[in-house]
Amino acid sequence: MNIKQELPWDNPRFRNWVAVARACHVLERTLAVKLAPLDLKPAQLDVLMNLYRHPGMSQHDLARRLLVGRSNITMLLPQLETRGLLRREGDQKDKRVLRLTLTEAGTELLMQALKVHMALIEKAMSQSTPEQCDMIGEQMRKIADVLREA
Amino acid sequence: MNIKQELPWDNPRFRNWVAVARACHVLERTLAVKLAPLDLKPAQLDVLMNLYRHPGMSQHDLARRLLVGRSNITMLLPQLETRGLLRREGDQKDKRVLRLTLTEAGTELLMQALKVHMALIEKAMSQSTPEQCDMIGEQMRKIADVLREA
DNA sequence: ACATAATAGTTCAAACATGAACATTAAACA
DNA sequence: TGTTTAATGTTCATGTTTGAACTATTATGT
Repeated sequence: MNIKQELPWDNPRFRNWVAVARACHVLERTLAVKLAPLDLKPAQLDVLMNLYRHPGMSQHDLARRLLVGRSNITMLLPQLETRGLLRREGDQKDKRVLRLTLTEAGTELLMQALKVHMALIEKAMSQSTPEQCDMIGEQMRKIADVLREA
Repeated sequence: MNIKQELPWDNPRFRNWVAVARACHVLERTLAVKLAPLDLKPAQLDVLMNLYRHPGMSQHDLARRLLVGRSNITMLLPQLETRGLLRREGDQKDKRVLRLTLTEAGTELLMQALKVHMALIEKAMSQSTPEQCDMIGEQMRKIADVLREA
C-alpha cells in the first residue's frame, strides 16, 4: 500500500478547516461555562432560540433545524417544559404533531442567555472586520449547503 | 425587565457565527457517516491524527490538544489499543506518564481515514478561493486564542 | 373503502462525554 | 530528610446523544 500520499497537513484547506473546528469547539465549551449560572446548556439555548424565531414549530421541524435526531428532542423538552419555559400543545388538524411555543418565562430566560451568548461571540469575532465576518458567514453557509446535498 | 434589547439576529457577527457552528456540525456528522466503513469515529480519528504528528505524547498532552478531559482519553484509548492501532508504554523517567505511539496498523488505518476526511473537506471548501480559505483559518485561530485566555 | 406507505412522537438500550474523587508518583520546600 | 503540594492516569456516577423498534395518526394507491 502506498502510504506516501500527500499529507493533509500540507494542504491549506485541511489546516484551515481544523482551525474552524477547534474554534467551534472552544466557543461551545466556553458558552457552556458562561451559561451555567442560568442553569442552561447550549443545546437548550438552541431550542429556545429556535422557538422564539419560529413559534408553533413541531418537534420534527425543531429536530431538523438543530440537525439532531427526533428522540433527542423528546428527551430534551420535558426538562424545559417542567421549568415552565415552553408549552407543548397538540395540533388541531394533525393529531400526531405537537406545537411548541415559548412561555413568558422562557422568553425572559432566553433574553438573558442571549446577552451572554452575544457577548461571547462579540468577543470572539472582535478581531474580524465586518467584511471578513460576512465573508466567513457566506462561505460557511455554502459549506452547509454543499454537504447537505452529499 | 427591558426585553427590547437589540436582537442578536440583527447582528452580523451573531448570524455569521451561527453559520460557522452549523457548518461544523454538518461536516462532523457527515464525517461520522463516511468513516463508518472503517469502524472509526471522528473522535478516534482525532486521536490517531495527533499521535501521528506527535509520537510519544502523554495522555495528558493528548487531552489538552483535543480539548477534552483526561478521563475521556482513558475511556477512548482501550478500544484503539485492543484493535492494535496504538501502543501505551510507561515513561522511564516519570512513572506516572504513559507514552502513546501509533502501530503500523494504526498508521495504515489513519492514512485510509485521512483520504476520506480530506475528500470531505476538499468538497466542503471547494467554493472558497485559496485567499478566502486562508483568511478563514487565520480568523479562526485568532478566535481560539482569544477564547483560551477568557 | 381498504390496504399499504409514510409521518410524528415516544421508549429503550448502548455509546459517549464529563467532572469529582481517588491512587500513584514526582516536585517543592522546610 | 520529611512533609506538603502538584501532576498523571483511573474509576465511577451522572447526564447526553444516538439509532432502532414501537404506537398512533395521516396519506397514498388500488
